[in-house]
Amino acid sequence: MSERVVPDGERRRRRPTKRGTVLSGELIVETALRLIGEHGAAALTVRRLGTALGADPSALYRYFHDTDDLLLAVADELIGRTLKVWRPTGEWRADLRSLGLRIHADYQAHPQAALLTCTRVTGRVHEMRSVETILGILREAGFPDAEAVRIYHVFVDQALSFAALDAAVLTLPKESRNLEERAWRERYARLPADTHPHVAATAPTLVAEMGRSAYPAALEMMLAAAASRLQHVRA
Amino acid sequence: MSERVVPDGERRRRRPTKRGTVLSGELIVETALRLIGEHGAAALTVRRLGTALGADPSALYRYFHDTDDLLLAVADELIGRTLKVWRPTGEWRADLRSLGLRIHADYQAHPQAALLTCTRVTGRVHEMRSVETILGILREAGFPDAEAVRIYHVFVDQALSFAALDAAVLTLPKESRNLEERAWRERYARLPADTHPHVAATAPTLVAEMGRSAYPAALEMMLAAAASRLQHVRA
DNA sequence: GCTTTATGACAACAGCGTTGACGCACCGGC
DNA sequence: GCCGGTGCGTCAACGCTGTTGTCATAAAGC
Repeated sequence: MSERVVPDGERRRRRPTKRGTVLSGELIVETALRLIGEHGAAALTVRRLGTALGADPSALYRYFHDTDDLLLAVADELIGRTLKVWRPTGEWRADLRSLGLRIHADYQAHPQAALLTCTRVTGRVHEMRSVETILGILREAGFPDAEAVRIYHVFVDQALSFAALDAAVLTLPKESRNLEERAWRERYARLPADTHPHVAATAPTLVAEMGRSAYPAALEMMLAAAASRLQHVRA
Repeated sequence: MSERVVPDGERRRRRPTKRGTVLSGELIVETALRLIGEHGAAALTVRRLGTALGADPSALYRYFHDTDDLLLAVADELIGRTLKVWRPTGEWRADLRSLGLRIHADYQAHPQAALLTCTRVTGRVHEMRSVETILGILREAGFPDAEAVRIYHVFVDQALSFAALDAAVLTLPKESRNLEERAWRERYARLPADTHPHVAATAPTLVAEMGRSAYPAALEMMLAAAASRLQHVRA
């Protein structure tokens, strides 16, 4: 087998499927995103994607080397959409906050793709533009280069890794997610005070807190630390 | 089917396998961890685990309801091993720092397992002890309950998510890791200053920074923010 | 030593990603 | 407007996965 996948630009014949649809990389990625959004992350399998497209599953392999390749394309589409919507205000702290929250939110809407993006460093156009953007925010805010670079690194990895963590929870089947919630509610809330005094003392707060993402709080702490560093630099 | 799994304590008959091994939940978890460490996370399947144990794969279902249940047990074992080594000093900031770095390091020593398990709430003994420990550090440091709980959440999720992120890089095949890193360096180093001025201005620093984990810096910023909150509370 | 029953073994099922072979129908050239 | 080469959709199959119903057997308790 020489090479099954034909690069997107060099495609010549557009042969319609038995059920009439005309395939394309774009259409496949869109359909994949739709499938994830409608029926959950677990619904994205090659076979189901094939039938959703009205094509034989194996036809997808004319467009992507394997599932991994396909999911990377989906992830890239996600990055593009995220950056497209975001608008800077000029105030560094507000901008980083809104960008971080937007990345986190967009990725959680498509958990499966989020998991892959964090694993792979793609180095595509959108990614490089985001690096430039974030670095620009920090340097123009007055951070020295070394500091700006370090804060950029923390910001990006924090956003991505939390997105992946929270997305991973969403990719779990419903049953185990329910199990987790119940684990917190029943197990932790009922720990005896003599063996686990701190858990017992804070149980209600703890259960409520663990039910949501820690990212907003983590982002806020990180921004606060950065602001404090900036004051230090300016003084 | 009433209930296939017998709780660990109530097990009475220890019938050896056809190939002579005597099964137990403990042995299964240990073997799972060994498998993951030796052959990667993808190598952990029920069937392979069965043959590694010298037993029929279906025998595992006498000990765990399903793969998910097994994975939770593996996760808890990892937490336990980490906590076993760590020693507190009594100074909250130093303790959280050392514990965070240790979690991060331990999980990176088992990258495959970290990826599989860092997102799960196990509700098992080791995990509950770790919650108690960290909450104790914060509350005894003087954080109010609500604050302690929130900081605990940020601390734990940040340690785990960064560990997973950094572990993911380690699990990539060597070839693609090298190729991607080099391509990445060359791309960023050669970005023209007119389109990407900020990247161009910081290129060397940027490349150096991106080569290592952002977790230590992230942890330090988080601790600084927490310390600042504590001062605020005490005043 | 007999009965009970826990538990390991076996076989089967549905679903998965992936690929080699095949042939239809589209395109460029005439 | 037809013809040939081939791009690409289809089919069938492979080997893998998790899981479960059924059965047999060895260990435990008497």
